[in-house]
Parts: sequence; structure tokens; C-alpha cells
Amino acid sequence: MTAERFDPSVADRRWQAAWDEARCFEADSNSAKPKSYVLEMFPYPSGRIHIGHVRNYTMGDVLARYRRMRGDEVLHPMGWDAFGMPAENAAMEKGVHPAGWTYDNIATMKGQLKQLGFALDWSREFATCDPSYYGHEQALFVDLYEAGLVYRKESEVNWDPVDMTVLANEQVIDGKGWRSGAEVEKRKLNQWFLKITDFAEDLLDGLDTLDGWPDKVRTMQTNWIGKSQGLEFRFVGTNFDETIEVYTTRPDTIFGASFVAVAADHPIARAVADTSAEAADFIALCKKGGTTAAELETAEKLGLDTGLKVAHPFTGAELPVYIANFVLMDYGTGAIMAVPGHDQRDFEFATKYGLPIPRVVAASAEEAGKPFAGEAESGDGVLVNSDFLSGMDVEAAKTEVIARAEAEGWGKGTTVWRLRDWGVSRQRYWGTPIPFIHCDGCGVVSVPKDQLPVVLPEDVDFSVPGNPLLRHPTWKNTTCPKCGGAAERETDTLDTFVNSSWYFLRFASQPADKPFDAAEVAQWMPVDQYIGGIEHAILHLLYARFWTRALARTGHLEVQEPFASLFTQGMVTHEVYSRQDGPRELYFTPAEVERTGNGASLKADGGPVTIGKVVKMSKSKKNVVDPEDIIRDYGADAVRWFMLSDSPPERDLPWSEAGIEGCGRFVQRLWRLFGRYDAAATGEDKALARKTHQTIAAVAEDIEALAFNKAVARLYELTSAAEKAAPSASRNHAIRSLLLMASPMMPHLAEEAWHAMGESGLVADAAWPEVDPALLVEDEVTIAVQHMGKLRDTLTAPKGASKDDLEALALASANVQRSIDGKPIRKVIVVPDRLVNIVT
RNA sequence: GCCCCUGUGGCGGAAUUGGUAGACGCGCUCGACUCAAAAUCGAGUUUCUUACGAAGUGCCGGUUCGAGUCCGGCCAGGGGUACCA
Repeated sequence: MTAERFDPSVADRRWQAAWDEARCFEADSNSAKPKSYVLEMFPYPSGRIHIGHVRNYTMGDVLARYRRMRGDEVLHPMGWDAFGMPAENAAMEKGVHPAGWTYDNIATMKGQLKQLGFALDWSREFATCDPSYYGHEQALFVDLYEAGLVYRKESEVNWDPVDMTVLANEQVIDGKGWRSGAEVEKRKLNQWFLKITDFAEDLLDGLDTLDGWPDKVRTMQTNWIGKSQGLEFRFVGTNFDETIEVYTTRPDTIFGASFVAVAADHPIARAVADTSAEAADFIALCKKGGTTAAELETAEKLGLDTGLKVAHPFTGAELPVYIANFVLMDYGTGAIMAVPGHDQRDFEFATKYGLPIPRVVAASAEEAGKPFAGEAESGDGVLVNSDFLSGMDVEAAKTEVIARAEAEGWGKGTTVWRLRDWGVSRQRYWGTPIPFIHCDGCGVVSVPKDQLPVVLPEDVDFSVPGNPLLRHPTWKNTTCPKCGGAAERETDTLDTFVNSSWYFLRFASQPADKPFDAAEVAQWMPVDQYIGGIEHAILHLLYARFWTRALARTGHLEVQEPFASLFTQGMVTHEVYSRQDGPRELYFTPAEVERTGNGASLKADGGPVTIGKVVKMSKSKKNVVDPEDIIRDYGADAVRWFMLSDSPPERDLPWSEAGIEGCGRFVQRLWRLFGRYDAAATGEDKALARKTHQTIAAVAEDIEALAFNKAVARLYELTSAAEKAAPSASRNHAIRSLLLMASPMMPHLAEEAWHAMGESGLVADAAWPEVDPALLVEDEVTIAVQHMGKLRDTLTAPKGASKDDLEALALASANVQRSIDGKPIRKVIVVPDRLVNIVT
């Protein structure tokens, strides 16, 4: 006899303990079975698990459990992306130590993940802030340095002149510092860089091999890497004694150039500023504001005429030289030839400063004089008003200009990449210390490997803004490993994206004395299925691909691509609640807010709060929901089922409470059905047997495609069919199959019912049900009958009926005849097993 | 600004990839059971129309015997934009 109701508050813990005890989910690196590495992006320990995590890890868990049922040795690990800014913010706001705050959060969140019953190999858990992890990272960083992949250069940061500290882009709001409210400036610092551009071509080519990745991610990375062919050439000064190197991707439009523009920190601009106060002021003005591309691109186009003139290489005409705030020193040569007719930024600039806007490309030669309709035309066409280029198409003209420039010796065709080297310096405490020492005599010296890890000091002060490592009284004082003299440690720490660029290798193998064992890593890599948010489509995934290649080049690895298949889940979204407090926006969690009609108020003080847009749940906006309450009320299986139902996993999921209750009811409904399993029942139910086998095949296909919402719908259908069926051997088979198919999704219920059915062992170790291919095909099909493409009737026909038979059946329909109304039939289209369309 | 994605009933979505639009679930309505409620079970649920039927997949246009699906042009929302993770 089984209990009336399934009680998750007892069953969840019972089976979680049973899995732990049996060590079901610990991966064996020496197994003879086929390997399967299933990985979800590890979480930042922000405090508590949120719904987005639950969705992500439930998907991975279903796949991991399914692959185990299919006989694979599965590696499904979990750990913590534990360095980052929120820990320092907590230290400043609450006076807690970043380490204590982080490890407390990890303990809480690990407990929450355990409550969800995930099939994780906890024996491999680590946090990136463990010195045993970041110490190995320091060693790898030194290896990359020795391979010439690490260097230092000056680079701009967001500088808060009041707090005297570097701000993250996120901390710059409308050009002002988030705490001080001061206007942010760009400031140059000497920083550490990784030579990702060395691998630009390879990272681009590698995308073609990643068949298991979504096309949209490959497209985004392709555009990000941004390979472009163009022309680099010199303009010669006519009233000054220098040349200006420019780069353009549109050499075909060279006859449309009406001015030249240089970046504010271009050497020409600086030289002009030396003698012109006006230019110096303008350059200072360009320093205002933050460093993000979005900010630079949308800022008002500003320029200053330097008075310098250069000669057009073909016409000899004099063009003015401007300093412009929209030209970037980092891209190309830091100077451009501006063609206002065919580049929108140049168009806006020329309009503002009254510069000519000639047309050199048109839809046809006849439209050579057509005026512009208020914006630049960057599309294809035929060259006009362009001397020897007139009449050519854009591609031919590009080739011709490059050929002439090279023949005449004033320019050359070049490839330029949008991708820039990866700046990894952070002027912060809670990150991996960069393992280098600055010595007055020896310069920059790496810390010898036997002195690693360089450990963060624990006694740090967060009462004032700025980098605590820089002002720590003793930490940076050390001796030079080369000369033994007094020297200082580097106080910058590494970007946290470095931590997440190799954690999947450490999960596969974690010896104490080195980052990983090459042979053991080779057992598991590449990751067979990587699952994470679409927001990581570019940065994290590109950095991890680069780091893997860099480790391959330095002899640590064989594999080039870390992630064979990628699935990008949609984000869980929720509206944002906030209130203005001076210069700062204060955010509130949905739990702190009372939603009333179309308004909202804060529970604590009853005052109104502003309802913002529905956006991805994030710690900084506090629009997060705590899953623990729902687990307590409905059990882990209902929550897991809810995460998989309805919304396609790649799509955003707007969070709502509605629906979870239905999932709780379905858990009980399944439990009742499982209770009706009757070992003594005999007899066959052909229709149910067919439905069962069709479902097994379809659910397997859906899970492999990560189409969980479709698998769920099919399980509902089979449940309904089995409920309506009379007891029989076929029904027993349906029930048993249903239990096994549901087990990756509702593992606790499945174990409990399996046990109640008298089965021995764990469902977690059971095999996926077999399919009888003979039962997959239907012998009758429904045919749609259309007249002029409109549905007039449906009819039933044997599968595989001939075209003539179907046509005859269709014409025999009274509905069809009425619709045709005696008109002559011109054509009949028959799609076998699907439809007949009659055209009159 | 630029790159990428998404848009289908009251809601989440399905549609064998050009072939019956709305599977399945949520919600709602009605009914059964009950003294009553919960739970459970059954029926209904795109819109308009008394009906025949017509319209309908963000908007406008195109290709096709046939378009949610393909093409062109828009609109709206979201993600990324190199120091949020």
C-alpha cells in the first residue's frame, strides 16, 4: 500500500541522503563507459540562489541524469565564481570582510542547491577565491607571461575625482560616480593585458567548427572579433611638416572624403595642444565622461578645427584636420578620412560643422546628383563623382583604390580587427593578486613558482574608497626575486573573467601541486554540453576560448575549443522596484514590496516605490525571487517541474507565482497514478502501448535537444492516457515508463514511487526505457482538404494512400463540392499523408 | 549609436521546418461529488456572427496552389557593448 499523498518534506531529504550515501554522482575518471561532461555556468555567490540559477541547474541536471540512464559516465560538477565587486560593496556597506561574506554566502547557497536534489559531484567543489585555486591561476599567468602573451600598457579607466578611485562601468550612472555623484573622467593607468589579438584569426576560424553552438552566438562573436579588410594610407600635410596615417574600411569612397579627424589623444592632437590653449581645452573636454562604447557612440559629436590641412592623395585638394571625440585611438590608427555622405557619424559631424557632404555612391549612375535624405547612405551601389572609379561597383572600387595606393606607394591594403587585447588589471582587493614584483633595478619580475600563491592579506580596511592593497601598510613590501633588494608587489588583481576561463579544467582534474593533470583533463574535455545565460554570449565565452588556446600554446592542453555544445538559456526576468535617494537609486526586492493594482509600495514604510521595466534578474537591481519559500511549500520536484514546463528554455521567462501550484498538483496526480501500478494485471492495450513507445522516443529526442517544455507536454499526454486506461500489462508498462521518464525531472517522487512499487536499487541508477520501433508508426492519418488554400474538410485515410485515391476521396466530400460550386478544376495538389488542395 | 535576439488566445506556449494555427499547461466558466468547503472528476474556453460563414500569428508590402514559417521595409521589447557577473 502507498500513502495517499506524496510528502516532499520527508521524501526530498530521504532520497538526497540516499544519493549522497551511494555516492551516485561522483564521476570516475577511470571509467570504461563513454564520458559525458555536463556543465552549467557556475554561480557568483551573491547571497542566495535565485530563480535563474534554479532554471539553469535544473536543465543541466535533467540532461546529466538522462545521460546516466543512457549509460554514460557523467561529470556534473559545481563550484563558485567567488571573486568580484559585490563582496567589496558589502564590506563597505556592512563592515563585513569580503572573505567571510563570500564563504557565508557559499554555505547558504550550497544548502539551497542541495535542497533541489541536483545530481552534482560535490567532491570536486571549489571556490575561485580559495588560494588553492587562484595560486594555480597565478602560475598559469606567469606561464603566459613567459610565452609573450602578457604585457603592460597605458589604458583608460573611469576615474572618480572625488572618491579618488577607479569605477566599473556599472558604477558610472549618466556620466557620474554612483557614490560621490561627481562627474567621471577618463584617466590613463599602466595596466596588464593579455594578447587575445594574437589568436584573432584562430578564434574566428574556430567558430566554423562549433556546430553545437547556436548560430546567433557565433554571429555575435564573429562581429565582435570584427575582421575587416581596408586601406591604411598617409595624408601629407600641406601647411605642416608631417603625415597622418589613417585607416578606412571604405577606400572606394575616397573621393567623398571632406575632412580628416584624429582622436583626442592622437600625437597630432597633443602636438597642437602644446601651442593652442583652445585645443588643450577641447582635449580636456573630451576626457569627460566614461569609457564605454555606448557612451562614446551616443555622445554628441564634437570637434575642433586644428587649422592643419592635408592633401587628398588623388585630387590634391586641401582637407581640414579636426580633433573629434568619436574617433577612437584604440581602433585602426586613431585617425580617419571622413566621408559624410556614406558614414552616419561623419554625416552628423559634417552637418554640425558645415562641412561638404559629397555623394560618391548612388543606386544608379543617373542618381549621381540625388540629395541625401537627412542621413548617410552606407549601402551598396555604383560609384559616382569619383574620377576613374565612376561606374564601378563598391567591391571593384575598393580593389582598384588599394591597388593604386600600393602602386603609388602611399598606402597598403591591411586587415584590421575590432577585437582589442584583454585588459585584466583591476584596482581592487577581492581578486587574484597579479603575481609580479616591481624592482627599481630589475624592473617587472614574476614571482617564482615556489613562492606561489601570492595570498591576499586579511587585515584590510574598507572605510575609505580605493584599493586596500595599495594602502595596506606592509603587504606590498617584499624583496626582488632577482637581486634580493627591496621591491614592491603589484597591487592590481586579475579580472574575474580570468577565474571563469579555466574552472572547467580544474573540475576535470585537481591535483594539489599543479593546476590540472593533462591526461585526466584529456579524459573529460571538451565539455559536451555547456549551459548558461545568453548574456555571456561574447565576453566569458570568448575569453574561455582564448585562455584554452593560450594553454594549448604553452603546452598545458591538447584541446583547442573548451565547449563542444553550448546552450544559451533565456533569462528569468522581473520588474524592478526603486526609489530615488539623492543622487542614488535605491532598489528593493519583490519580497519587500507590496503590489497594489497598478502601483506598488514598500512594506517597511508604506511609501510608494517606482515600478521599472521587466529586465533580467540581477543582484544590483534586486529584482530577484527566493526559491527557498517555494521549495518549502511545494517540494523540490514541483519547483523543478515548473522550471521545465511551458517556456522554451532558450526564451526569457517572466517570473510569476501562478503555475507553481498546478505543478504541485501534477506531482500528486502522478503519485496517484504510480499507486495504481498492479503487478498482477495482464492483457494488452494496443493504443496505450503505441502511445507509450511514441512518448519514450519523443521525450528522449526532446531532452537531447534540451526542449524540456515539449518533453513535459508529452508526459502530460501519456499521464492522461494512462489514467483513462483499464488495468493491463500495457498500462503497467506505461506507468513504469512514465516513472523512468519523469525521474530526471522529478527524481524524489520517482525514487519514492519506485521503492513503493517494490523495485530494488535507485532510479538514479536505472536505465532509460527501451523503444519498440514497430509501435511508433500509425496506420491511419488525417488528411486536410482545401479549396484555394482554405480548409473545407478533413478525412481519414490509410497511411501511404496513393495520390489518386486521396484526390478521389477529397472530391467526394460534400463540403468541398459546395465550395467548388461547379467551377472548373485547374489543378489538384496532393501532399501524401497530409493534404489535398483543389485549385479552380 | 552599433551587433544579436524576440513578438502567436486572458497568460506560458505548440505547430513534423512552406501544408488542418492555437497541442500541452495555467487561469477562468459551467457541471458532478459534498451538509459545506478543499481535493478530485467531467465539459467548455481566439474573435466576430442567430446561423451559413468570415477574420486572425506586432505593422505594411511581396513570393506561392498554400506563409506563424521565406523575402523587403517598419514598430515594440530584451541581451551585449570590452571594469556587473
